[in-house]
Amino acid sequence: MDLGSDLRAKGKRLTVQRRLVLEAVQRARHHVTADEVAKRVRGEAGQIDPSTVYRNLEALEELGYVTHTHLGSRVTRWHRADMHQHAHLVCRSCGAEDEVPVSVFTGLARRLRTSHGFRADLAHSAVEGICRRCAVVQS
Amino acid sequence: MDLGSDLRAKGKRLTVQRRLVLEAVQRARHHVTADEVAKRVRGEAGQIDPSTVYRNLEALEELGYVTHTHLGSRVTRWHRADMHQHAHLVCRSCGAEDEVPVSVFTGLARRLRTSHGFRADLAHSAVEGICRRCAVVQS
DNA sequence: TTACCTGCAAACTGTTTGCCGCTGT
DNA sequence: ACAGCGGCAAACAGTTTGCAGGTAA
Repeated sequence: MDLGSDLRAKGKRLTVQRRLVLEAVQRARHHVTADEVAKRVRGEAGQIDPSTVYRNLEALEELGYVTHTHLGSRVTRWHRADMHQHAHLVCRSCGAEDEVPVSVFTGLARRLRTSHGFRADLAHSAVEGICRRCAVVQS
Repeated sequence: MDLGSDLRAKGKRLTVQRRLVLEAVQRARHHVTADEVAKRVRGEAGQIDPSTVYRNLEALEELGYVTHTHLGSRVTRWHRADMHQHAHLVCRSCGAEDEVPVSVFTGLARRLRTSHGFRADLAHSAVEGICRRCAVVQS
């Protein structure tokens, strides 16, 4: 199944903007904000409205092409869904982001599931803390 | 040391609003938003401006009386700092919040520290997922 | 042809900032 | 007296919404 068919199967359409938004997310090495997606699309095509970006990210998420994450506090970050799952470490001090394989979290996930019946999605939200470099500086 | 002295020691002052904001957070059983703090203060005193609430929460955090957390995506939630530490589980489906003792996370914290040099503050951000009740309904 | 989609402008939420008169110390 | 503080209004970022004309199928 390609993007066009997947969209049509849900009564949606394949537009230029939609394709460009998906490509922008797929080409990004890491997580991108809606605003960054807009900039990337504008870099190679004409203009694109922020609202169009948001609407398309939502549509593509519904189809399972992209997912979003909340790193830090404010902004939503998007990334392709067909990557190996990973969790995020965000440094409260310098803002640095690091990725760790979800395998590091499987023990915790299992524990939360058995003791609380909670299916944790540990790739979704970041773990805040102090990164190695900042810890050295501070102490 | 009481609030007044702590404040003065930092060149700050003890005002009615500041005391009311702190009391509102302290009396709250769980985490409250800045807006909820404002409502609580208004309930027992006259008006208070949102900006005053934000500025006071920040001041009180600096003094170590309160801390904040990011549950879910958007809003900042505040709570008293002198509680037992706990982490948060937030259900993506129904929004329910649950608290778990940080002890559940110590294994993970140790692992992140030794393998990545990362000092995780697992009480700071919530773990998203699906709670027991919603998991049953969905499947 | 007819939904769906886009761009535009306006609204919205949560939060921050500048200013000026007021108040704790 | 005077630095810090409060209220007010305005600005802010990120995101959502309503609408009218455009376009995929």
